[in-house]
Amino acid sequence: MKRAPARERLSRDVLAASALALADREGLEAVTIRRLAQDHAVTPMALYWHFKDKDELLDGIAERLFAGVVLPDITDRPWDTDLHAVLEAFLSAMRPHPATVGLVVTRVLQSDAGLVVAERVLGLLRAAGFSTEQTAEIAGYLLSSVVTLISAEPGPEPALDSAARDAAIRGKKATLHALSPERFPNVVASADALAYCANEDSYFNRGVDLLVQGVRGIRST
Amino acid sequence: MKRAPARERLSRDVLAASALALADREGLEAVTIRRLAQDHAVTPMALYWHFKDKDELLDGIAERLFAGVVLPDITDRPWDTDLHAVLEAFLSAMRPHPATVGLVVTRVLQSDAGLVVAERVLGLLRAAGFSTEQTAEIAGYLLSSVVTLISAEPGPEPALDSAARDAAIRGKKATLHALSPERFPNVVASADALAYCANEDSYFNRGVDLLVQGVRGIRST
DNA sequence: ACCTGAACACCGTTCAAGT
DNA sequence: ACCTGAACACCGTTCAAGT
Repeated sequence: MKRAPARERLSRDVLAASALALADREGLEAVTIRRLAQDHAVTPMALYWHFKDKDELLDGIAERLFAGVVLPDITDRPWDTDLHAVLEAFLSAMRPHPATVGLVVTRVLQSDAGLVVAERVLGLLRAAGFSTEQTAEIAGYLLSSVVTLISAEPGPEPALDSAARDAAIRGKKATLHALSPERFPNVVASADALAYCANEDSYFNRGVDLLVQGVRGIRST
Repeated sequence: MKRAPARERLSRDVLAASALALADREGLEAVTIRRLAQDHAVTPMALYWHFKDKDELLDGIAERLFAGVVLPDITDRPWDTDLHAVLEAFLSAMRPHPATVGLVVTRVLQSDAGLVVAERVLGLLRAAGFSTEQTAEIAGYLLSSVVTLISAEPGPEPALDSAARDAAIRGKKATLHALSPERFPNVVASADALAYCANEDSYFNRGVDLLVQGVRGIRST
């Protein structure tokens, strides 16, 4: 239960940063106006000077997530290679923050750093030949899907100590294996992989691949 | 503010159903133990007889969503045609309930109806030649992505009266058009489509297509 | 088996006031 | 400009008790 230095000067940035750190440690439910105030040895109402309401605090967290994206350079390779690289860059920035990743979906176009990412994806899709409408729909969907990749990863959510995690995984496996093999043969066959993702990197690679290949696929339709 | 008949007999099913209806009308934040109790003219604590805690109530909502999926018959057409049909069926069941759709992602394997859907998707992927591990990862991801398609649809969330919706859309468009065309040329070019989805059906079709094509793509890698 | 009453430990937020 | 104090209207949940 490490807390921020007792009397660091407050500001949007400092507060958003420590809110993000708190979410990473204890989950998004732990991020509370009152808790955050307490961690900074200040009254809850003090935060309302820096944020209009809690939603603005969450905006601040999302902004930091977007700011963590380091976009790869644009190359002269085919558009889908570049698209893959951008999505991977986005994924890498989000992966360390599974608890808060859901915040970004609705906020891409509301933060400057988010707009930069969106602009890049839109540009690549335009280069691939999609219309402005298609481009808009696909770009938003791609970014959201990368987020989904993270939040849908099999296995219990982090922010648990590893002992509790292991127990949860074993329980999950047991439940799935106990299902009727007549009704759910494939669930039973895939039980272990459904309960826990053994190789995260290959899971994420496959996911990004699926998306990029999907875009290629609908382009030639 | 229509409420359930004053003294219908309480039960898990009745409560979950009216919780879902409430969420559809006023959003998931409106679904509260106390509010639900009030709508049924009963004490909040009465609900704890039927549900261990609020999470179980949400499980009940998710269960109803899965139960609404009408799976298409298995055909002798190629696996990807069938996969497309299953995803569409899933999508159709979820679309009427955008506010609650986020509940299903973590609950597919916890409800009987959810398992039936998962089993079907797993089966089709196995038929396509994927390993049990790949099948597990992809199946979960596909279902989550369909959910994402709904929650990432451009435009303000429903549960607003149409006047407020229109105003929100106009505001969004204005903000995007006001951006620097040097920094964000493609965002500005796609502004209208980013603010509002003009054709929902084609948006959803393209999304499901992208996923199925994506699966085809990574199969031949 | 099914529901109530009272209480507890939390939330976000407003408003007036202090320095 | 930045923060406090007191108060309000909410939450989920426990526990003992009623029928």
